[in-house]
Parts: sequence; structure tokens; C-alpha cells
Amino acid sequence: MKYAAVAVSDVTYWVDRPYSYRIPEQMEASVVPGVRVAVPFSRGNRRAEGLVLRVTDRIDIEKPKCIQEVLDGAPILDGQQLELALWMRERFFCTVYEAAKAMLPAGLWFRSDGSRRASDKLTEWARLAVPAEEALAIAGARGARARQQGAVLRLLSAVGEAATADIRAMTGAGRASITALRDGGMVELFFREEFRRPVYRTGEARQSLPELTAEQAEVCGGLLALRRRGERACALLHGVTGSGKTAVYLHLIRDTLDSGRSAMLLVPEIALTPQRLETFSSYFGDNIAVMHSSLTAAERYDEWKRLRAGLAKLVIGTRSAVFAPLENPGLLIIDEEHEETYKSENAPRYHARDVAMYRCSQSGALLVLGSATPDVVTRRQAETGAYSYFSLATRYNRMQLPEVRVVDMKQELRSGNGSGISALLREELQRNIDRGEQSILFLNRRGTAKLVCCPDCGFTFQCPNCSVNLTYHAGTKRLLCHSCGYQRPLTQSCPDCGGLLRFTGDGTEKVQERLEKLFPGTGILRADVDTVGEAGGHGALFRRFREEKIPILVGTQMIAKGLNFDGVTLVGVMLADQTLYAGSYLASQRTFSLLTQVIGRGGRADKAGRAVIQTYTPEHQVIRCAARQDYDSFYRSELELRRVQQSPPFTRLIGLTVTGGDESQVLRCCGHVRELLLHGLAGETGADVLGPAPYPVVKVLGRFRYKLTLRCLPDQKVHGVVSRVLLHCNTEKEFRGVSVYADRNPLD
DNA sequence: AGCACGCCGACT
DNA sequence: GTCGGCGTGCTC
Repeated sequence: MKYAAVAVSDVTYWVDRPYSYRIPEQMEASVVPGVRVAVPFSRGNRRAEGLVLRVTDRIDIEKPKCIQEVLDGAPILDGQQLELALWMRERFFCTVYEAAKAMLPAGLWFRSDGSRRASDKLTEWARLAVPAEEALAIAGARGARARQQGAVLRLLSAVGEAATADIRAMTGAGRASITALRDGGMVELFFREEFRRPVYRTGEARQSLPELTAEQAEVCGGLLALRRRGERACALLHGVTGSGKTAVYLHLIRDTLDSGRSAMLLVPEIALTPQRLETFSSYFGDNIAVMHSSLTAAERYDEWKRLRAGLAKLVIGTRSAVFAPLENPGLLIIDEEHEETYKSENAPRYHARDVAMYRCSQSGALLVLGSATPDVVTRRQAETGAYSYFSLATRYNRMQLPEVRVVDMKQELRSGNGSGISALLREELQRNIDRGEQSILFLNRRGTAKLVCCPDCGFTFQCPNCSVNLTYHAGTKRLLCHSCGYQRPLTQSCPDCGGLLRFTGDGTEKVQERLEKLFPGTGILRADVDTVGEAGGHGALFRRFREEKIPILVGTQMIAKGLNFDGVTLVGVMLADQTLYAGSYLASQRTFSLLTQVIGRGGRADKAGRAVIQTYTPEHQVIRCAARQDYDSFYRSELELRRVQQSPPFTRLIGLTVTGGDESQVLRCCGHVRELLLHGLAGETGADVLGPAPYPVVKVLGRFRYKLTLRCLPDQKVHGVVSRVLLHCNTEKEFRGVSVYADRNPLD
């Protein structure tokens, strides 16, 4: 008698464990680790989906239930992937099934919302059933009546095999000619899976790789040596913007593929890098599979199958592509490794870097973390020797650093300029307009006014679902909640006392309005989530800016990354302090890399760029370092700050979020979490508990959110304590309706 | 007696 | 999370 250890779907973390089921005799051959099965679960024996983890002939319980059905003909996860799922459960406090689901394309799952499983698309193909010489001889001998058949035979002799639809299109033969050839034993018909490919350039286009500069070649050589050792290794590739990290990636990938192993390149946001994808396609052609969230379910499913079948050896994609089914990976690259999009904010709450590292240990692969502004933790790992360190310090295209000037907005206010556009920025904009050059202005807040209030009675517009002010959008003349999307029309006057409303906290819409007044008749384009939708995506909007040479672009975060704006010679940061005082230990790092990126947008080889940073704290170390594009000084001071305030890399953080509809109950639960954690950590040194603290927006869609943070030493074992807290608080009847989850290395 | 509702708690 | 079991209490 055989039994299977099964991870069951739709269980919560504290119920998740391997469940033993008996394998009926007739299923013994098909129940193997990695296949999905249908199993009866819970008291009502409701049908649940399960994933077979192991098959054994011993049993740990008295009366096991029986597997009902096998859902896959072949394993959908291999041994290493199952191992990874089990590891993720321990590491990220998720269920094994949640981890497994993250690894697989949605097309593989029957969705409960009625959408159907992606189908395997089959196309009919034909090939010769006789040697080509024979076929050609027959084709020549065919009379006028079988002209079409002869054409088909000549085509197949030349190309070997082809889809029947293509054959008909190319030769003009009808379906009858092809079936006649089959019936006569001349050709064979067969079916082949057709892969729906996302749109990018494909085909054999194997150009020789770009030449490396001496500096690049040296770095590349060092990385190649590491990779060829065939042991797990991790390297930080610290390269300033324009230093040619991509060229190094290309060489590393080529070397990996040539040695018969597969490779992965993760990028933060694929929508912004189509030109990059084209570069890689031109070198690796059909060997690339692309995986990101804007593919259709069918496309994603097909790319997954191409990888699994070994038809593609290089995967390029966003966060979830870290799970791509690569056979024998030898190289994993995470580009812009400091980007926060690599961290998943939903279960499983993983960081692609951690998963990549684990996969590297499984297969003896090299992990390359590339960035111009590395995460402080990563940089520290390289400093202590845990990672190798490689640096590209030269801008090979001789792109000059923009000339950066910092404006003290306190002075501006004192001299009576409350518009948010300093005299210097105004002058520089005017100069660019006069010279016919383009400018971009960065402001990380959309809308017209963040706060609408009545100065007479103190009334403000609040979201009924969330604890935030509604932001006024002049374009739609509506008030909008940036947290849940709730909206309502603006009233003429204060709904409470009829007083005159005041608008404060400029957003992109307001800045656009101000600029239109300041520079009448000048074209001003706005890029934020509100305009990108109307314009038909970032791509279309940025193209307009480039092609129509619109003088000024005002935008949020989204203009900081990705696309290059060749014509731009002036970059303005409206308020650098915005992200700096956000109350997270990550705020400095975020601000530094954001400013560095924004400033880097301006100026190209031929034209010197200028940047204007407006701030209320011009003396702040982060702003001074960013203005000089001086990562090393930033890193030194930030590291010392983190040492003093006991932040990573000197400690490790685990966030515990408590949510529920009843605020006092949530707070009571928080108290309990705190007690349990402290009690569980009694006797351990170096661990403490911070909070509970309300989320920046405490109430979203009727649920209150509070957070505690467990801070411990980087290598301290606290998993058991956290696990017990989750079990206890989620099952305690006093906390019914409250849910608690844990997040390793949370983002704030 | 018959049934609606809510709470409990186990899940192989 | 989910669903069956079971106690309570109301109605016919």
C-alpha cells in the first residue's frame, strides 16, 4: 500500500502541514511528487486540490482518506521546486500551496471566477514520409493533374517540415492535395503545440557581442571566473549609470548558454524597458522567454512551457520570473537590485533576491546583483566579503554628469515666493524654452490639492472608507481617495458652514496649472496614473513627449525610471524632502536612488544637462550626496546611521500586521502579539519588539491596520516564536474577525 | 417537534 | 478559510 504526503490548497498557514492520503492501486503509477491531486478534506470531505510532496509506503495515522483523482499527467513542479516551496513556507510564513502557486503560470489553474484554464493550442504540421530524393523524383513525374501535390513535395524537400496552413499559403495547394499525399504515404501529418509568443523581435539574429572596454572586460572576467567555478556565489555589480552593465550581462549570459546551462535576467518593470528587450532579442533570438504581468494568461502559460521543454534557455522577466522552470541554471541576474518591486507585498511575501539566492545554492549558480545605487544591505554584504564586489566607475559614452544646483525653499518662502517654483527653476525653464530644449519636472504627488479644508470651521473632506483626506483633481472636478479610489464631486463651499474652501498641498495637476500661467502658450505634458491611462500607456505618452518635442513634462515617480529622454537638458525636482521624511529606515535610501535616477535623466553625450533640486533642508547629507552623485559617501553615512538606530544590516526585521474591522479589538490583539513575542524571546539577547504602530493610512476599506516589528540579530532563530504567535492569535476566539500575518524584511 | 442562527473547532 | 455539529431559543 502506498501513501502520499499532500500539501492542500485553501488552508491557512497554521493548518498547513503535509497530510497523508492513501493512493488507490490504479493510481499508483500516476501519483508522483509534483502532481496535483483532488482529495477529500475536512469534516465535510469537501473536494480540495492538493500537491503531492512525497510518496511513501508507511503511514503516520490510523485511517487515511483516499486520493480521489490525479489532476496532472506529469509533475508540474520538479524536486528542486518542491524543495523551494517547502523552504518558502518556513522563510516567508506562507503555505506550501501559496508558494507553489506563485511558481506556476495562472493558466495552469482552473479559476473559480469562471475564467477557464488556458488551452494547449495545437496546429497541424506535415513532413515527408519518404526520402527527399524520392519525393523530388515523384514530384517531377507528377502530371498536370497533380501539380499542387508536386509543389507541396518540393516545398517539404526544401524545408523539411511546415505547418499545413503555411504550406497551403505558400504553394496554393488545397486541403485535398495534402490529404491525398498523406493517403498515398508520401507525407506524414502530425500535431505540434503552437506557442503564443508575446510581441518582441524574434528569430535567429546572432550578432557578435558588443566590444567591452578594458574596465568592463576586467569585471566580466572576474564574474566569469566565479560562474565557471560552478558553486553558489553572489556578486554585487556596482555600476554607475551609463557604465555598461548591460554589455557585461550579455557576455555573461552568452558564456552561460554556451556552457549548456540556462540563465535568468530579472528587471524591475518590463513595461518600461521594451528597447532593452529588443537588445537581448537581437543577441539571443528565440532562446528568450519573457515573463511579466502584462502578458495574457495564454502567453504566460506558453512561455512557461517553452522554458520547461528546454526550448528557451534565457528568461527575462519581472519578480515572479524568479520561479521560472529553468533546467540547470548557471546564472541569475537581478538588475537594479535595490528596486522595491522585487519584494512581494501579498502572500507569499517573498523577495526575489532571497529566492534567487536559494536557487543558486540548489544548482551551483552565480547570482549577480546589478545597481547604480545598491541597497545598503547588499553593499554591506559585499563589504564584509559575503558577496564578491565588482565596480564599473567609468561612463563609457562620456556622458557628462549634469550640473546640479540645490535651492533652499525656506529662502524662497521668506522672499515671498510660495508658488513651489523657485526663481532659479523658473529662470532655467525659461532658458530652455527660449533655446527650444526640453525639461522634465518631478513631483511625487498627483492631483491638484492634497488637502481641501475650510479655514473657518476646520472641515476637511475625508474618505468614508479610509482614514485619509480626499485629494482634489481639477481635471475631473472631483475629490478622490488615493487609498481606495472612492470619489465624489467637490462642493462649491464648505458643506458644514458654507465657508470658502482652501486648497493646499500641490500635486502634478496644480504644478501644470501654475506653469501654464507662468509660461503662456508653452506645451506642458503631465505623466501620472491619471494621464497615462488616457494616453494609452507610458510608452505612448513618452513617445509624444519625445516626438512632438513638448517643452515641459511634469510627472510623478514613473518618469524617474526606464526610458531615456535624449532631448532633455533640464531636470527639476519640485520637493526632494517629500520621500526623505517618510518615517521609514528606508527613506534615505529611497530618496538617494530616486534623486540619482531623476538627475541622471537629463543630459546626454553632446549636451550638458542641468538639474535643480528644490528642498527645505539643503544641508541634508542625502541631498548633498545625491547632488554630487556620490554613492560611496551616502553609503558610509547611511551605514553608520543604521548601526546607531539598529536597522538592517545590523538587525533583521519581521513585521507582524494585525487587521480587523473593530479597532479596539485589533489593538487588544496587538497587545497580545507583543506579549507573546516578548515572552517567547525571554532569555534571548539582541531581540526586541517595536510598536504597535498604526499604518500610515490606518483604515482601508473598513479595516484597521496596525503593525508590530520584531527586531533581532541577523542570524537569530525567531521563526518558531513568530509561528506560534500566528497560530495563537488567529485561533483565539477573543480575536475572531482579526487576522495576523508576518512579513520578513518588510518594506516599511 | 421543527427549524433558524450562531458559535466552535478540526482539518490526514 | 470552511463547513458540519451542536446548542439555544423561537414558533407552530
